[in-house]
Amino acid sequence: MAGKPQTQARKRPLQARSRATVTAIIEATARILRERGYAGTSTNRIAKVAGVSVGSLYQYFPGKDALVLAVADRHAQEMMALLQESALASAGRPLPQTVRAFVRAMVAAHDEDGQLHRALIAQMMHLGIEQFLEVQRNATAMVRLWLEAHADQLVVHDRDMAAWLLVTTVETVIHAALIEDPQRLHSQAFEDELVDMIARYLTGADGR
Amino acid sequence: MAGKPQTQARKRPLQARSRATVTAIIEATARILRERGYAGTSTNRIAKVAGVSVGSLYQYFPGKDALVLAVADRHAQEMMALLQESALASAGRPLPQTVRAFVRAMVAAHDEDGQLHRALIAQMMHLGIEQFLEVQRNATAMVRLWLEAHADQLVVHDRDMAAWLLVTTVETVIHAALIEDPQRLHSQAFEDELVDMIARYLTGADGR
DNA sequence: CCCAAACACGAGCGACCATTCACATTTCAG
DNA sequence: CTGAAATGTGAATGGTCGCTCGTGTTTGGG
Repeated sequence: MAGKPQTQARKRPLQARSRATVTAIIEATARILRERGYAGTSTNRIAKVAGVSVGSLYQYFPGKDALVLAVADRHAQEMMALLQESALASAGRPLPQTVRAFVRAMVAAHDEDGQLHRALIAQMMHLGIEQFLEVQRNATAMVRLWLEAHADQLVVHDRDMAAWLLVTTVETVIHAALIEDPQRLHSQAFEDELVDMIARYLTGADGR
Repeated sequence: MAGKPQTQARKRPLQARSRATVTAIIEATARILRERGYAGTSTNRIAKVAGVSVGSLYQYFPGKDALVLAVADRHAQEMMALLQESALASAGRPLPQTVRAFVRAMVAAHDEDGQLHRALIAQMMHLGIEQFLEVQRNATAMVRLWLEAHADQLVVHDRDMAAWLLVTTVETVIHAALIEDPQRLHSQAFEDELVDMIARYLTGADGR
């Protein structure tokens, strides 16, 4: 009987001092997650790296998982901001350019803090890191709307499935590249072939 | 300084009795991996489930990671067998049918023991489960050859990248579906859209 | 039948981990 | 200035884990 992990916040930092403590703890967690992965992350180590006592940690977080969640939350928000910014920038542009911009934005969003992202997605399978699924759901909804708006230029049959497939494909292919060989992310061939695949899927024509 | 985990075999089972012990241990490991994931898998628990003492376990395996590797090995071989069988079956068939057969074979290979596969891919990020990368490399090589052979019907620019992209896309999209909602794997729309995406990417034309 | 090798056993050791709690220090409203 | 609330401390507790080793049991060739 595995008890569900505690992930709800415990006490809120009120004074400036404690707010600094909390951010130090979250930053230390992110750093250890990057460097050692989830398994190598322990509350004692977090406290030590943050320059804080374990007791202080437990004042504000009910456990290890809550910390990972907090880090995931921050990271997910940063990613969403990047993606939305890019979406606005390419609004109204011709279709092939939009596809390319989308691919680039996704790559950039993952490249920003690839090490951390890698540690978090590995954990997403165990804890259900809801934040990431939400980023994905938001992205899918945006793509879904965009597909609707450009329906006249498109040849897809099932737009709901297509939106999910597009977002999932780009996301997971980037993950795979990140794990296998991060170098590949910045290869021109990688971007070109991915853009081609999506553009031809959507319109039947090249994306170049 | 994280010491590399021991993964090399320790002693070989010579008599029938010990061979039975070893398979019992591997099967117990697979079962616990399915039911509790990597984190919930401990050598003590494996021994208990296998109906064997911890000592016996350590006679044949140098540690937990070696066991996971052994399970991954068996699983990877089963997957490769399924994929190769399907590749032979669809040799010489027209292109759209081959694409569909490929997608179906990948889905089937992952559906065979989805729970176990899920636990293993989650771990692939921490240990570098070489077996899985090898399955993927083999599949990529096969696809690469196939692309070469059908180059006259295809419009891809970079065949190396295309082969990697195809295998990675199908593999990781299936993983995503497996995690988010296993039901989706058997949806007709899922298969159709995935086949369309690949077929149009390769030829510029529908896969139906 | 005999006995050395193969095999199996499981209590126990040391390491680490999450978490608590009794106590010390700092902050700030009144 | 004062004291109650907020914050910080870290030794200590109880648990789990990986793994070893002294010991007992089974096997099979001679």
